[in-house]
Amino acid sequence: MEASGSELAERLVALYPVLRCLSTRVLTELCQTARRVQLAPGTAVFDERQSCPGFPLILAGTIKVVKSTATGREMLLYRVEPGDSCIITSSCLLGHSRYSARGIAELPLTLLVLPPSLFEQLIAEQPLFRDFVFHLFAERIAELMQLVEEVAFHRLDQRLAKLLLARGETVRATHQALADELGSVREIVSRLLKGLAGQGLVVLGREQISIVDRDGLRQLADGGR
Amino acid sequence: MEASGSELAERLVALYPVLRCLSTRVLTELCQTARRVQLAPGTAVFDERQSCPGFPLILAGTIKVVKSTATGREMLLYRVEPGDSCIITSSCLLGHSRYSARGIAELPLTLLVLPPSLFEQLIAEQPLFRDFVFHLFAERIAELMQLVEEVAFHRLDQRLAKLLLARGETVRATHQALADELGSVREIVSRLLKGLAGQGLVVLGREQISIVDRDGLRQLADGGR
DNA sequence: CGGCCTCTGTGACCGCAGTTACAGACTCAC
DNA sequence: GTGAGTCTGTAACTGCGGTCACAGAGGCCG
Repeated sequence: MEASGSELAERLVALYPVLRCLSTRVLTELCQTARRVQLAPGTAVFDERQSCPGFPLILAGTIKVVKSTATGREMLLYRVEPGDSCIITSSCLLGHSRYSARGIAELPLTLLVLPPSLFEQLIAEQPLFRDFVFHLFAERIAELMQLVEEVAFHRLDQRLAKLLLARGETVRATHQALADELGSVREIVSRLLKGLAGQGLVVLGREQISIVDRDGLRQLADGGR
Repeated sequence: MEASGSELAERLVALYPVLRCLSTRVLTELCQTARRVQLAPGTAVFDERQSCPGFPLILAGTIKVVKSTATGREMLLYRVEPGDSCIITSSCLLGHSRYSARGIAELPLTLLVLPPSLFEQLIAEQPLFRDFVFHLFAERIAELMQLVEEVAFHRLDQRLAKLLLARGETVRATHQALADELGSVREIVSRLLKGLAGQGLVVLGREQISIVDRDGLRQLADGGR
């Protein structure tokens, strides 16, 4: 059930408008030389201290990039969605270094992996593509700095509140999953959620948290007691 | 006491070998169009939510890039030395976004600030310069990810040990300064240092910590109890 | 229905880090 | 030398977050 070359090109351009700057010839070539990879949820996309096989464009699914400890705790650094790209990978490619975190497929994941040579060529020849990549870098760096600040200075209930707010009206996730994003453990998340429920900010259900007082939650997230 | 153009060019190339890839014509032009800035220790080089005046090359001194809180606590994100460049700035320039942290001059600081247009031109036309900038990005991202992990998962005594190890044989700094790097407070650093001294790992003096058992300290830093 | 597995709730306990509030020690300027 | 300012030590207390050890509760499957 492989999409034809031109179908693929269309999907690609829809997700990555920047690729519109390529001539159809280059784009076709890209689609042909790039390796297509499918991964089941939960499988590792890349691992710490590994070197890097190419530049991935995400067609479907997401990658969560995490640090984890020997004791099994885990912490989300960021999430890569279709349309942006795994900047850690570009950083490895361009910096000729190794991964410094793990990437894990979250939904069924489809990638198009550009070989390094092609990636370098695009960077060199396509100003818009280059801009696109730089943009990603800039965002990630800002995000990471923000994350450092939050982990260093904010209480866990604030960070939890913020996380919930970012997830829309009702959040479908286990407490364990939330803990893994925050770098904490299940029991604490349960305890804090109970606290939030007690304040009438959320309503809890199995694998589900419904936000009922968005403003209150935001106030908490912003450091208001 | 202004250095002549060619003297400046020499200093620049000595610190930034990558600039060797420029023709002397371009290099001279660079020296002429770039703005030279001198700042006293402690003054702000840039501030959060500010936008960005250009790409700085550091001729002398260092910049510490920090996040700080309303309550006066402070945390070092990284330090910029002559030879590397303030990547947060490039990220602002290239991502057309704003600073997300503060930069503070540490020693008497001398910068050469390239106007954005010139910077973009170098990025576009000079593959080696581009590579250089990408390299910086890659390193910073890896460093920041590492920092997140440490703040999230490591105890303060471990992080303190690591910090001391990175500073050579004897560290000249106040406890407050160390606390500011770690995102902690003076009393805790004092307490922990006393602990380290008690274990025979360091010897304390006024504004000075001498490492006497490097291996022991490393063991502590690596998570060994 | 019964058994298994995952998810959640909860209480007791602990330790690290931060806060508050001092006191003493050292340095430097006058 | 005297006093101001900075740096350090330190004790008492607090609270957050983590650990341990369970007990239910809901879902899924045979």
